[in-house]
Amino acid sequence: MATIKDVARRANVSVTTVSATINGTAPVSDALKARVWAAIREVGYQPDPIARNLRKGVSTTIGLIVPDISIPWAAHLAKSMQRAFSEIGYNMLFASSEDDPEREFSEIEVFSAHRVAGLVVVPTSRGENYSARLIEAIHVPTVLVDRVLPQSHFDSVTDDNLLGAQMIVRYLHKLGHRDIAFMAGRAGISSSDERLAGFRRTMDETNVAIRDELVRQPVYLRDQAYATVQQLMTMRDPPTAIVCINIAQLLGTMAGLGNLGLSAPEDVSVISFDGFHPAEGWSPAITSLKQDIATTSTRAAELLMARIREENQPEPLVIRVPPSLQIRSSCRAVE
Amino acid sequence: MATIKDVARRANVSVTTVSATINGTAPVSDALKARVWAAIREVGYQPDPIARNLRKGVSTTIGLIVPDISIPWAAHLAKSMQRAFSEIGYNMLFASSEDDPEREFSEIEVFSAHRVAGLVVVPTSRGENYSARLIEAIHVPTVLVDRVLPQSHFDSVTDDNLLGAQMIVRYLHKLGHRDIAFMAGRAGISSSDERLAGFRRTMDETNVAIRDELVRQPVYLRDQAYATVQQLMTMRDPPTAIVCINIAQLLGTMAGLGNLGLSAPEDVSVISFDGFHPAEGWSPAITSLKQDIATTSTRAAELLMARIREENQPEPLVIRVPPSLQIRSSCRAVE
DNA sequence: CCTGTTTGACGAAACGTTTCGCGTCGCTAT
DNA sequence: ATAGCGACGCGAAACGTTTCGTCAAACAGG
Repeated sequence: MATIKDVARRANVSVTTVSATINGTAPVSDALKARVWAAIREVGYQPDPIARNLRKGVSTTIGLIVPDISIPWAAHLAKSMQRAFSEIGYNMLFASSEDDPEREFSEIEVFSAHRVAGLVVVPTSRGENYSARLIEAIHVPTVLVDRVLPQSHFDSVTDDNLLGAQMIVRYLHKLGHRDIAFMAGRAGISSSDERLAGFRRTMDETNVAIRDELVRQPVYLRDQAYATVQQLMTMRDPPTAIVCINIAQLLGTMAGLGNLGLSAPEDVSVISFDGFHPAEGWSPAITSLKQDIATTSTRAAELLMARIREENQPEPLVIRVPPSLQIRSSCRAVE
Repeated sequence: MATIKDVARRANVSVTTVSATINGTAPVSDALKARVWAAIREVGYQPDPIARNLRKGVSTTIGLIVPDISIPWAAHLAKSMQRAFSEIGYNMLFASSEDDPEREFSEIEVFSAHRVAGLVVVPTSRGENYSARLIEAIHVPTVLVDRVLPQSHFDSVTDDNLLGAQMIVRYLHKLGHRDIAFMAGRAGISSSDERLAGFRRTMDETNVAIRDELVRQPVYLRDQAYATVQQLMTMRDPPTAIVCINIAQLLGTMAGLGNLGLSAPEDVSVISFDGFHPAEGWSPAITSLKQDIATTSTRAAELLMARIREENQPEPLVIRVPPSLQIRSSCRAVE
């Protein structure tokens, strides 16, 4: 590999001058600039990111930490993120926390040691003093995605869950549903909390009393949803509609219904917050909110880059990206 | 951050000795070793991976390049890979080639500049002289996944596609199917070529003549499959079974059938090589091969680490991981 | 004409490691 | 005894950059 020294020798200048022309950090006469650029091209010089990294104390790499990349939502996020950053010359270190805060903090530490320029984190939001631990662990520009923290210390981008819940409840209400079951996630995870809060609020607004026994929490993994839906549907007075919060729940719900010999929308309407599931060609096609991942990624990248570049740090921002309701065939009207 | 110098000062030894105790690269007396380790703990020293990287010329990072992380198969691969490598202290740079060889080569270059210890690549396998270009571009231990190259210069891990095709054809044959449609991918992509070859071979073995008009190639994207399946099913003498090679095809096929008002398995049996799709709870539940991604990742990681560590480089190995047939309800017996 | 400022270029230090080569010590074999 | 050798430990160079401080020349204002 050609080094900066080779360029200097070739252009008959000092390495300082070469560095200055490349980075524009110091004035260089046009004549020399031309010679240097020519020399760079001739020897095929590419700056060594590692050496630069060591000297400057910061790299041109972004760290991405998600709970589980095999969740379609996260995979799409990773794809959009990687594209957004690679366009501006950054590359991406990647890790899964597997929803384990210890792993998460350990990955944060590793990434920090590698001097990432910034971090994109879908926080696990678990464990004691999580927020404080996170603040203490992170000393890099960071943007949180999907799950936000109370009185966040970090920039965040997340779905507009209150709006989403409103769309879902109003839609079901319009179809005549009153006995609506809601599968919430773990309490303390903002996306779940917000969706549940939005559900409650909109139910209130539409003057429908919530039947507490239909609100199940926490239902996080597929198997829990599988069990829960069967409990729900074997009640004396089962719900006419079920709201799922994410794809794991949706998969479990559908399997559970199948196991009872029930199907949607004939026996019960099913609707989901998570739009990443089979649509056309399978039945039922699930009516669901579609997250706007492209926008989420773009906003997150923008926020992060602003943090990385800015000297004067503004207050942490929380951006909420509105979802859209995709009406398909898993919900039917009831009398 | 504590540096190695701080440790040296604290333990009252030279930095050389500290380095030697940490890396075991030179003999150090037990007394000193103890002092050094104590000092390390006391000052909370963590070696700087960047500096080490610069000096040694190689990092402890693996680069992963896949065509599209949002494909469930790739997402699961990324997850398994990341886990496998993080367990042995490696971390992972990640990029999508978006099935564009130029992007792919550019990412290879970037990763090389970052001095990755090794590369895991799902090659795009496109473009002129692809194989030669790849060999020229890569100067790092590398393992190819899913798609292998003719007379490979690299270690490779891939599904046992011949076996998979055999399982599929025999299963369909047992159900009485003779008019079997096959959607192949782009020619030149080993996974597609092998699956098609296996299909032909097993059809031969079972003494069924292949109807050429039922073998469609290339059908790569979802929309192509959507169109193709409709052509197939509106033929005078339509197939009784359709074999899909990947999930994009399967999604297109299902949507196309839906558009014709047809469904599986009533109107036609559908079977797929790609096991990452909805199963329970939706209908139809697709009978398909399940790829063994965990094994694939493990083997790939093993091969790569062997390359990274070994001085004496053995011949490139091609490992084929057998899939398993998951029989569900998308195929039915015919007369 | 002198002083002060700006422009352009450079040598050398610094970033935090690993590694090369050398020196010292104590031991063994002549 | 002494040469030779292995085990230990150390100083300094090296990895490829960026940046600090210095300096010469050119140019401005009085």
